[in-house]
Amino acid sequence: MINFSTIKKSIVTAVNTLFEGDNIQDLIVIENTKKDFDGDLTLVVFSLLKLSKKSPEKTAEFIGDYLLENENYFDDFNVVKGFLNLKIKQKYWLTFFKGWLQEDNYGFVSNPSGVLYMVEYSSPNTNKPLHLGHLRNIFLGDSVVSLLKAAGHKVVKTQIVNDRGIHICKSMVAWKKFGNGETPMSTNLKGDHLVGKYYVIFDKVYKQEIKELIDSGLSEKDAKLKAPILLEAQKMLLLWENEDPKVRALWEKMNQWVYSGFDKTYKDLNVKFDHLYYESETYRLGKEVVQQGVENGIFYSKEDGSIWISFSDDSLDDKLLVRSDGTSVYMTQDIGTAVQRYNDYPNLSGIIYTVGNEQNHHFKVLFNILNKLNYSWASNCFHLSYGMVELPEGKMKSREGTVVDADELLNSVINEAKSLTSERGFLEELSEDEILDICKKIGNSGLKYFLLKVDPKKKMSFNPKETIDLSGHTGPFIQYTFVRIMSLLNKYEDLNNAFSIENLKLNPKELEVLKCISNFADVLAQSAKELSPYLLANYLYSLVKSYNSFYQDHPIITEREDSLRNFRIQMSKLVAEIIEKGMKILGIEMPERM
RNA sequence: GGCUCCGUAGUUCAACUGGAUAGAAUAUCAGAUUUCGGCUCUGAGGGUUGAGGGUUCGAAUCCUUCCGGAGUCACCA
Repeated sequence: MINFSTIKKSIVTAVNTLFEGDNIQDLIVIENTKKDFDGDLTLVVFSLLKLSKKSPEKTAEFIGDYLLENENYFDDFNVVKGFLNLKIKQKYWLTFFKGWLQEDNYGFVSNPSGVLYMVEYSSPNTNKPLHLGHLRNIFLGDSVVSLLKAAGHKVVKTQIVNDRGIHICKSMVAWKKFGNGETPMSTNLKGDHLVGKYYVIFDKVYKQEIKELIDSGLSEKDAKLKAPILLEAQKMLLLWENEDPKVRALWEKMNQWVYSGFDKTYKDLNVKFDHLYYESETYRLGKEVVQQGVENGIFYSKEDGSIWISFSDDSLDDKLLVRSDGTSVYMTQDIGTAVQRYNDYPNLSGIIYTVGNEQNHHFKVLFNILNKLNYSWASNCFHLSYGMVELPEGKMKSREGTVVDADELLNSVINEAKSLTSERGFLEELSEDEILDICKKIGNSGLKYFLLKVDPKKKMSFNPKETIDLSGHTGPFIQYTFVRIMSLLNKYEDLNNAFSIENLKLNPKELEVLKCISNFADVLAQSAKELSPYLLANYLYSLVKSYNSFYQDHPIITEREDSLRNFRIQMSKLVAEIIEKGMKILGIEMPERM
């Protein structure tokens, strides 16, 4: 079957025939022609000048003439500076199009790759509710999973529940001291929010105590170490690791509150995990591995009993692995978790850690340690690092109350969707539940698309005073186009009637849509390869734009000429299909109406 | 202070990884479509890509020096 790569190959062959030299194919750059120029494919000839020994223009014309004469694919070409713009015959565009229609799942990899990945994401601390930053993480991780699946891989979705550590003890201490037995039931608060409240209270008291100690003559540094409430939290952590029954009972109770709170949010976001790991269960394995490492001389211990690793050969500082009181740190449990994962899934081709870029250093050290421990899989661990979401005044800080709460934000976009849909009035005869369901899809889409359209590596900013846009370059805009196409197709019965390749005369806008469609498979593959959903998100928007532009100018089901109408209907159908499947990868569902 | 990353229309983001005249959205202004769903479409204005220097056919992208910002360097997670 003829497709793009056939055509690209023909160009490569031509260049190879025309010039002599080694590795000519490495010099060949073929791109999609930019919109402002006439053509479909562009060959950049600058790199070939040394071989052709001619000016850029002459080289381009030389190749163009040859292609026109010897290959059947091209109508015409033009040369601008060193760019050879080739125009593919319309007949071939239609041939491609027929090919796409025949594929079951155009753009997706149908043969399983046999590769299994684990993707870790979300992984919040269990001492406070989720905020906007977590949402970026969750959406990113979730869509990366779908992208990998679309590329034919298998994936285990996981999160590590950070359910132990000093931060949990802080909420516990504060609740014990000031909580008066409050529960989510008694306060009518979501569990994660209730626990978060006590985390904030802890911090307030802690700061107050520091202030008092400083006033009584202590240095700031000492005051921070000796504040009574902090000592209490530290004592509680020790009790916890020694499995003190009372502390464990309280810990389990409060964790349960948080989990049920998280569950509700996850449900609203339509996020599920295949396998959960709890730090409270993996930190022991971490300690064992570290002990083993000491015996094997990979780590060393100090006189006070603490255990360290030294990176004298690298530029990294020595890193603590177990505290002098025997309790484990973040790194210990991460080592244990990684080992546990490969015990559970020996065939993993890699673990992808979706964690913010503030932890770049942590993961560099972690992977380095795993490497030193001689795990063969250490080099397959990958930190999918993403930038922070910043507010106009800077970073979000949960202790200072400048966070954008996930639940609140989700609610506000859904409300925004409600007011939009009621203005429009297309949903009037639906029940309230149905309307709510649609508004959830729209609101979700606004929020998810907003966070996913940005390159994850970069930090992004969000102004809480402005609501999230639902028109323009947004998820709902894409949904709207989909809904409109569906409404159109529902009015027409024969969706699969034939059209003739020979007699059709495509207009520029139709051609533009076809070109856009042709890129889908490449974009999907690249998004998966680079773990970058934003490429797909931006692509879908450009597809929708070119389709809308076509839609504005040309009738579809009211077109009189049969062949043309059938073509347009099937093109619309394929566009809708790509939108739906593409958005699904981003975790965004299409409403039937809106 | 050391190391890492970032700086693009007023604002939020792109730019096919070194390619053509740096593009979208938003906001503002001007228009189109009385008919398949007006959340659509077409235009206008808006830029010394933080600044300077270098590399080359060609730089937002690579190198270098400044300026500005963020992160990290914890017996926090």
